[in-house]
Amino acid sequence: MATAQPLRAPLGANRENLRQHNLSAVLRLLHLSGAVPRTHLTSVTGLNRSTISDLVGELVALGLVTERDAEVDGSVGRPSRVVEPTDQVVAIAVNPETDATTVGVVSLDGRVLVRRRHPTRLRPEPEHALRIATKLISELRAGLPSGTRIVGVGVAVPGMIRVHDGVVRFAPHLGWVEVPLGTMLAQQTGLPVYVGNDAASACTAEQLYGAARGSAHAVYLHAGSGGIGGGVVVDNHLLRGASGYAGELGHMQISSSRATDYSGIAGSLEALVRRDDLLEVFKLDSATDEELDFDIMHTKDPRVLRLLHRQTDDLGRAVGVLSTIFNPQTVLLGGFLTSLFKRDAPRLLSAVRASSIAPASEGLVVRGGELGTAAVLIGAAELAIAPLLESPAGTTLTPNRR
Amino acid sequence: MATAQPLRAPLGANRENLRQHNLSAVLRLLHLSGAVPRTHLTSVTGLNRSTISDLVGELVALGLVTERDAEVDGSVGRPSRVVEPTDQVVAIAVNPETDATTVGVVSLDGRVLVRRRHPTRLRPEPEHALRIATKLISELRAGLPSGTRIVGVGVAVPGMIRVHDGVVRFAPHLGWVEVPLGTMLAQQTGLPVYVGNDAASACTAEQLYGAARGSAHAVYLHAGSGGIGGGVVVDNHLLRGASGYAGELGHMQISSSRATDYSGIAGSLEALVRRDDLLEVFKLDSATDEELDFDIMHTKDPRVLRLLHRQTDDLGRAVGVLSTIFNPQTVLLGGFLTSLFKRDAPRLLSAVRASSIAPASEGLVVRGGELGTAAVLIGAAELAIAPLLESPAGTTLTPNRR
DNA sequence: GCGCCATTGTTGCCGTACCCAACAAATGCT
DNA sequence: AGCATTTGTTGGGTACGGCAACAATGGCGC
Repeated sequence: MATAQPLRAPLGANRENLRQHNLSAVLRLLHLSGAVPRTHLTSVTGLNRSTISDLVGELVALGLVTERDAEVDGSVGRPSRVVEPTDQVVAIAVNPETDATTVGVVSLDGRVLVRRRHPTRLRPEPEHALRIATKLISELRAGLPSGTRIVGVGVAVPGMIRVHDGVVRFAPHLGWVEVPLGTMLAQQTGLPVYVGNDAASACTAEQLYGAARGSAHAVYLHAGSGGIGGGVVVDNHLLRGASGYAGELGHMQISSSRATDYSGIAGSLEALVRRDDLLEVFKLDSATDEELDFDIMHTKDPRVLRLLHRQTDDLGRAVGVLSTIFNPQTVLLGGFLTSLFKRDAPRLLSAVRASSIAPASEGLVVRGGELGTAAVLIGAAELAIAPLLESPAGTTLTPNRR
Repeated sequence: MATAQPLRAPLGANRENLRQHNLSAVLRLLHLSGAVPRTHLTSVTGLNRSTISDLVGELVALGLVTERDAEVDGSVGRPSRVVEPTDQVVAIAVNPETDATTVGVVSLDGRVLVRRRHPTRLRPEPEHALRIATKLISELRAGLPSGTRIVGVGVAVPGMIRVHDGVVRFAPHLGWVEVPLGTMLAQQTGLPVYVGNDAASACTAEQLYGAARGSAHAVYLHAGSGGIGGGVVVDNHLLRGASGYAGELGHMQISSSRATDYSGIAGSLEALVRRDDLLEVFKLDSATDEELDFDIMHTKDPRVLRLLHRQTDDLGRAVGVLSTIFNPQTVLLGGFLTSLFKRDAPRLLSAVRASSIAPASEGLVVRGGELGTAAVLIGAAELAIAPLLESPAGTTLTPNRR
């Protein structure tokens, strides 16, 4: 387990902090934008050409980025060299779910390089999921090019995570309680492990690379087989709260209904907008999101339509309340929530307006996610990449044993 | 009106930024703690003695702080000189309400030095409130010691404010719609004016100096004659949202009730937990919070108790939902909400638990505010002080004309 | 292909903001 | 009074970003 972070960051800044800040700013830009000409770095950072040269030089020396000549683009003047994060440094992402555990290798600029998915029986025990993850990780590590270094492992879990020590406090759909997943996986792999919530991770990914890119304030709702998860970005930072449990939007109570969710909360979003209810009216045992989407978009059964209407209204209420609370630029919907939105956007939006103060929803954009299932992996990797971005020169990377 | 802020802050930092950051860090500490020995500044900032000496010297030269010898305290060694913000630099706070307009002078360390309250007929027109504010401001300015300089005017309004230009979009209880209050008051006073929400301002004040001091994550709910306002602090920063309308917690929908608030939202906290309903069962036309508190604490009328129970339950629902969303350390209650809490804390807390996920509420502290009516003024002043804290050397202060 | 223009990268020097160490100053304690 | 302890001050050192001159690289007109 890696926890890092000093007890109390000193408020003052010295030259070292300055350097670190600038290294961090450059690496962050590359993290976000991938390959970028040096000129772009100078204009965005506001730093001098010579300073950028020096900073990039240091990042190259650290083995974090590479430089190459730009393709000919027809512009006048000496072409600016292109800087990009190297694929020699990667993060490993893990995502245990009710029906499968997935492991991926993610590059510094947020591309999923490899992915392996291992289906399981429903609700795997923690030890089972851990074995699968460990096995997949070592298989993937064996396949990495030589010289690759690993920043760490990010784990995205559908549950409530105490972030500072990586303990899964409660993952209702997996049936996990107080599982010290971070420590366990760190022991198995010998890598630093960071654990976070799955929807919050996906939210981060969509805000960095996906449909909420550029929105400093965004709200994310995702409905999967395990219920509804959420994430919030405030001022470009993921909302964590005092202990890391913030953003559990599926469990927000929005009505006086008696129906309860897996956490025992009545009238919550997750209790009202249920995938299983849809499967039932469609008389399906299980379905992929694509199959469910097709059925939702094409059904004319009045009984189904009534359910869709109610779910759309309830979803709209939640989005409205969240708009009143957060005044976001963008609300992203994932999983079958996207289908509800596509099926009857006007209905959803009018429910949003009825449940929110007008100014907060007037500029609001509601849309579906873009990254699909990659979002969770990218966001999980982000957990492990974040410390490196914070302190590019002060982070030790683990050389990959083959 | 003062808007300032560059279009896009450059990501890089140079020596100037470094100096500014450190000046800012020192001034912020004094802002928060008032008089403080230099030693404390060195230990908290982590900067060198000589650097602190230099920084304090610059702040003294800027006329923002003063130094004096410490009182004898019996400790060994050379006594450290005490640094404190000067009362020669102040902010003016304005708070228009339905029944009065209040103006105050607030010091850099958050003390209300003078306060004047002018009662009005209900729902004053914007022009009326503006005239009162202008008059009170010039009276207070005439009473300031010579040499005093003013950072600006902060206005806390019970309504939705577009922060970047100080327009009151909608203040339901005042009946104001699209009032460019910032510009108007800036013209009248010749001072930079910053406008914000009243409850958000009070929230800021309580988080800096009051009952939520030290809580990096806090939620604030205040019930006054004008309804229920809210504020949220995330990671020591006030939640503003994309356009500044975030944190309108009174308008969050928490039940399926048909009762609507002044913004037309059904089942919102403000629609359900109404001061007027209490006045009615107590058969009162109006009452101060103190009088109402006495009645709430001592009533045995079963009809009243039923109402109190329902309001307590509804308040608890809201606090529970907010805990699930924000996972705060502290939830503060102001106005008669404090009385509901004091009257039956176990009931409130059990409602909170029923509406929140367990980990998010397990360490939660619910309590009343400490600053009372000063909170709004201190928070309003904070709006005007914030730019100075951000850039102590780069902010121009207005010398007070007498 | 050659000269000119535009733009970027490189290099050496400079200034500044912080650190450091030595010393001076101020207090308590014996 | 002298010592110990702590803090403020001062002069010099250093690292890091800015700057300006120059070199490098490509497009364009002829």
